[in-house]
Amino acid sequence: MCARYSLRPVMPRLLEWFDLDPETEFEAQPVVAPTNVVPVVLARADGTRGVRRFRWGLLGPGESGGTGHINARSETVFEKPSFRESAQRRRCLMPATAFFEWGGEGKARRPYRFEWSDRAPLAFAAIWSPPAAVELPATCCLLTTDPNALVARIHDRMPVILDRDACAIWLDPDAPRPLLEAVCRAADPERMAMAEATREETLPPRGGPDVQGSLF
DNA sequence: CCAGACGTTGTT
DNA sequence: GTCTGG
DNA sequence: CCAGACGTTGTT
DNA sequence: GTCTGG
Repeated sequence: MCARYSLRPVMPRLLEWFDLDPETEFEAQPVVAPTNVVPVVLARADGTRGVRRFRWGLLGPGESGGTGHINARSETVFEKPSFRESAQRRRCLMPATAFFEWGGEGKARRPYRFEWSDRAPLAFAAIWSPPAAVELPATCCLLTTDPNALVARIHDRMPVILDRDACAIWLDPDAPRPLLEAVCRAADPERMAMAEATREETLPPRGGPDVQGSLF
């Protein structure tokens, strides 16, 4: 499970990595928790990409409250009634710079940070759902898969992280389902770094996520 | 995932 | 302990 | 505790 | 992942 990630200021590298217009407005959000509104990347009708702000926590049709689903199993996302329509028609990417998993038991339990060794941006495979009312944000959730050898030291699941080619496939509305399922695999552990994280870097700031966003 | 708040009964 | 919000 | 299902609308 | 039933 992944219930906390980080989106640090790495512009314009991130805009370039995601093939976004250099003028795109994009907020950093060093600590992202469920229910926070986060930037997501999706494909426009003309094939170009844009950024929108969705609430992390997928709500079903008509639902307007609660946490919602923050993760969906990639192995079953095209089958489960709660997810399949979004998986088929509403795929998106959730940009990040790191994600966190907790390991240990009791008092020794602590967060670990995972990121690319070269600090490249992470692209989580994600799906989204339209809002129950026009004034509400759409909601999204990220897909999970079995962990690679590095993450497996800490946890039994990890986010699906896509490389640039896989991102293009994931955002292609016409991509065949077997191909979509094929890109949902664990990232190469040789390219990833794991480090003990501080409690502070996983604590959402008081006052809500809006106060931490820095525009640049 | 963590952090924080928590009900009622009824008084060391 | 359990629930809720972030 | 584990095992199993997982909403609703409405029909490719 | 989460909830419910047994």
